[in-house]
Amino acid sequence: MDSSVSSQLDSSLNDSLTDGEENQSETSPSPAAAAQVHTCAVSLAEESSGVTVVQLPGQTVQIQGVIQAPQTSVIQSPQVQTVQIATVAELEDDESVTDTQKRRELLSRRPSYRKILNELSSDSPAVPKIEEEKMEDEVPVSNSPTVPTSIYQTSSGQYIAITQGRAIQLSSPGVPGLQGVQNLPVTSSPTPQPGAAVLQCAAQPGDSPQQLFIQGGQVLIQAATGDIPAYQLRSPNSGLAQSIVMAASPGSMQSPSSQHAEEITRKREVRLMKNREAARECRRKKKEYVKCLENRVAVLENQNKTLIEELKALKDIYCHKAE
DNA sequence: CGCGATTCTCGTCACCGTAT
DNA sequence: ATACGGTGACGAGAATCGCG
Repeated sequence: MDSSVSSQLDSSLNDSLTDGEENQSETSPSPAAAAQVHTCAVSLAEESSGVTVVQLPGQTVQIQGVIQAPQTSVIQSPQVQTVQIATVAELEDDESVTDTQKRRELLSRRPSYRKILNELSSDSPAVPKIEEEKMEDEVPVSNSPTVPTSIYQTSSGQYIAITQGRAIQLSSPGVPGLQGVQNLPVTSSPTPQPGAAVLQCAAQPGDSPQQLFIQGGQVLIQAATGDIPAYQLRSPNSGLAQSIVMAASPGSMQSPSSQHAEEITRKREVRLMKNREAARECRRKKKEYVKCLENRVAVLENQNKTLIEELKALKDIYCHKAE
């Protein structure tokens, strides 16, 4: 299914619904689509952005054009009129899109999950908003922004980024729980906390090593003397120092060309690291979004059921009166 | 238990929209 | 114009499932 099909369904839907008194619209539902009997006052309008506004009694539902597979639900009042409503549903496994290019074009036009969800939530307070960059599991760092200024790599593949705010970011690609970068708070405590690691560094040769304590961290980075700042990683438990790999270091004494190459490499590493994080975050939001959609489906199905029952009761009353 | 199929997860790339 | 973030697509590897 692609957008053309779904928009076609949408427009036929609009026709059938805005015509109001008209009888059945003949949009043929896909065989797989489950027909749902549904009777209620519904009005639909498709906005230019692909947002379909569904007016339910006492509720307005905005359905954004996500990956849409037209799942027709038939509003059907036996003997009176048959109206078909195409509702949207997430396109799942049965998607038969072979033209990836088309799909890509379609998908790339979608706004972000956060946007979609927030739009939804503005309509119905039941839908939780995706919070703006507020990671509850993230340890608060200092007030200053955490723009990485130096990135170092350990022999085990772990990345350490020391940011301008003197926060330390640990990126451990293989750790599932921490999922990559950890932001470690840097305290000014003169004594290390039990289990805390110590970061020592000498920004300039000859400087006395700076000690930074990392709460809950597992590393000790210690500056060495000499022109090139050297760092050691130590686990507080084992006390074993990992070998040192300097992916890039401030003030290294290399030729300009190799410096440039290193700069490029460093930039690439930073970009990849950020992108990795972004992908992680994106997936998290996507999951949240899908969960919300599923909740909405449940709610709407419930509503549907209630309305059907209500209609049935009203019909009964009407029939009795007519007799 | 072994093996193939399916699903899940993650990293990377490419692209787009937005901010500066 | 450029940098940057968000996100879909894609591929690889891990995990899980189902079957003989």
